Amino acid sequence: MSVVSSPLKNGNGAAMAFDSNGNDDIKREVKEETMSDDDVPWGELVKRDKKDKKNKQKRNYNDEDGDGDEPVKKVSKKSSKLNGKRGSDDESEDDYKPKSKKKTSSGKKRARGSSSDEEEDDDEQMSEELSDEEDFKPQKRKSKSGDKSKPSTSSSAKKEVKKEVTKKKVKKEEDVEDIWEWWKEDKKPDGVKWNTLSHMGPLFAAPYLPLPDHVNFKYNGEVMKLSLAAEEIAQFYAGVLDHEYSTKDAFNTNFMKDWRKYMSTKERERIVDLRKCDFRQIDTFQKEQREIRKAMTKEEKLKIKEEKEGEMKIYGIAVIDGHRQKVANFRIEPPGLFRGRGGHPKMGMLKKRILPEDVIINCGKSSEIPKPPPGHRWKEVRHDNTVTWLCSWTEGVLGQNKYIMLNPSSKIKGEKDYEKYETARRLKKIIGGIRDRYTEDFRSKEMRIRQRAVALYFIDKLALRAGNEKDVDEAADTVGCCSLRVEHIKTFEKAKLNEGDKKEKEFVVEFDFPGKDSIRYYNRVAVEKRVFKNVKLFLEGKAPRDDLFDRLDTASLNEHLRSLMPGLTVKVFRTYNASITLQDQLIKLTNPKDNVAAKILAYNRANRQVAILCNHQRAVSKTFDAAMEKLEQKIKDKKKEVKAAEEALKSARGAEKEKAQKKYDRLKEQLKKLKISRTDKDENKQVALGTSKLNYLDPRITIQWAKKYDVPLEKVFTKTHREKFRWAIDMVNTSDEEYVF
DNA sequence: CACGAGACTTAGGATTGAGTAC
DNA sequence: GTACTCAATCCTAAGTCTCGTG
Repeated sequence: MSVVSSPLKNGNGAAMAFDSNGNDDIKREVKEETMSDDDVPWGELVKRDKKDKKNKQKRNYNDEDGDGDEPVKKVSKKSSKLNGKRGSDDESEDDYKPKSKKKTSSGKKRARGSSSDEEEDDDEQMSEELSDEEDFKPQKRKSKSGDKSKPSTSSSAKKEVKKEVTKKKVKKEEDVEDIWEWWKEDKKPDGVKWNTLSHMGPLFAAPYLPLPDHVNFKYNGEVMKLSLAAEEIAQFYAGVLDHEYSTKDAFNTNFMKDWRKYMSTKERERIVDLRKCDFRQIDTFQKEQREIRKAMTKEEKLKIKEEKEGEMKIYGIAVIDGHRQKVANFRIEPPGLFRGRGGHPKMGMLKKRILPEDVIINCGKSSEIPKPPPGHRWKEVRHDNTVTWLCSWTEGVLGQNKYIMLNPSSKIKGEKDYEKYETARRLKKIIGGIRDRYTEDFRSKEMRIRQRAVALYFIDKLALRAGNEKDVDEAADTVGCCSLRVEHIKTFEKAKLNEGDKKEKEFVVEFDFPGKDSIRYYNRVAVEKRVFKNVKLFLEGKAPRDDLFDRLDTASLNEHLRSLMPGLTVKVFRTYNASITLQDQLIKLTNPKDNVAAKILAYNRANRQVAILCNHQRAVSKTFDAAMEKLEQKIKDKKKEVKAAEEALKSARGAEKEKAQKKYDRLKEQLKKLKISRTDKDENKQVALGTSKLNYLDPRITIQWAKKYDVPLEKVFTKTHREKFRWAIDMVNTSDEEYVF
């Protein structure tokens, strides 16, 4: 864990002394060149003025408003009767022509201390925990506070047995998180995230291991021994040689610029052209190392595994309010090259090694402060119980904060997750009203309200993300709903939604934009006439790079939503629509008479609908075609078998006949299954089911489904899922009622 | 009251490792 | 046993949304 020897100090080490001297030429190059793949239409990096987002065009909509498909003044009557909620309808009369956005920002009241008052409970708990903390280390608080009225639903059965037998056995359990059935407890008042917190701090990246002497870097064909700092960074680049990154100008330019900062003066003089750098020996060496690792004996592998477990025991657990909880990312991110996605302007920049001096520790006031590695100290130690993180540092490339937080199985995450789904369920209750409302608002005389309504329609119907503004130099050009631009939208009075469609639909809007992670969102949808007219109106007279919703941003949209329901934000719609889709599809697709395999298929189908809705994509795997080929072959073979069986059946007589029939049916069934799995595989080619399962689908729907149809939960939930959703498993399984989202 | 910092959730790709085929 | 394959897990980037502040 010692970090001392790292050449990549980010502090004031000598290596740092050189800054960006003389690299201006390089910088300029980046700007001028198009640095991303040309095959991606939106990949072009036309520099946009950072500001142009902020002052959205203030246009005068006097004229435009008139040409909606009906006079707008009529609308005003309607809108005012709509409901009282929406503040001053009258004053907005003259609002007709949009003025610069006026925001009623002050949604300030915050839900802060508004809620419960379960203090006594917490107090009690706290005092208990305080004592816990003195020695943080192993101790048997296992069944603390007698909160287990029933045997825990622990994952390991052996555990339960042991528990009864003897307390000594607890030893084994000390390394693991304990089962905290927080959902049976009262909630803490808002704002306070914990009362006591202790942990062992982060685990730092292994120190740099220099290359052996026979592995050489070459410049311009000649061997060149690099300084330690330069060598380490050279290794990072060697690691990316097989990757597409190494072909991108932005990556290479950024890399070169940063690398040169860490070179010795001599190196910097000499190494000026990346194309003359030869990392191949390093690359080979790294690959060899990987092979060696793979080829290790069982014993060696076991040893490594045990070492890892050892680290996990120390750094992987935090004690929070007296409960042992898993930590998520206790390993500090090792140094490397920044792998920004899409056309990220900073890709290839150096991510420096993080030292204890960069790290802020957050822990309980009375808990033992984790020890920094010898010879080091923390940047800061604080005791902030309004946040959930244990450690934080500032990442160097984008200057953002990074955190070490608890595992999703922890109370602190689980409770939040539970709340998320409860909020989505509250939305379910009022979604009808909200839809009525935004449908009315399509006719509002106020441009910003119309835009808001149409945006909300898209968000609701298509599960789009909110689309916050982004800083052009700090991130790839991607958009969400509110930041859609004219160039991302096409309208068709009539069009086919898909290539193969027979019929054309009316009022089709086509979306084609890079979303989160630069994943393409492409979709054609038939929309309501009034939406269509509005979209055309919003597009009118604008340049391709202008905002579609020039009177709208996420803040005002969320503010509006909050007025409709506490806790309602844009992303709740995604959660709601994902979960309700799963529930509906499961009802539609599950056949109780099916066997387990078929039910699982139905589940995956339902899951897939959600993934498609949310546009969760994955890259087609390299082996996909080969795997498909194999499957096709299998199908062919099976078809032959079926045919043979069919022949046999024809010629069979008497008892033989029955047998032949059976065989034929069986083969036929197998063929059907193979075909299904082919369809399944094909449909899943580019669809990622995992993201929705982990983040959007109320786990109780799945658990209820498994319970109802006798599907073992582990067929649809991995161990990680079951840990994360322990609350949901318990809730559904201990209830007599069927869970309905 | 806009704006940036901060905190937390969501995301796809890379890596690992368990299961299966050979 | 070894090789291969794919699902599970790890990693960390990239979103969302809130809050404090000048």
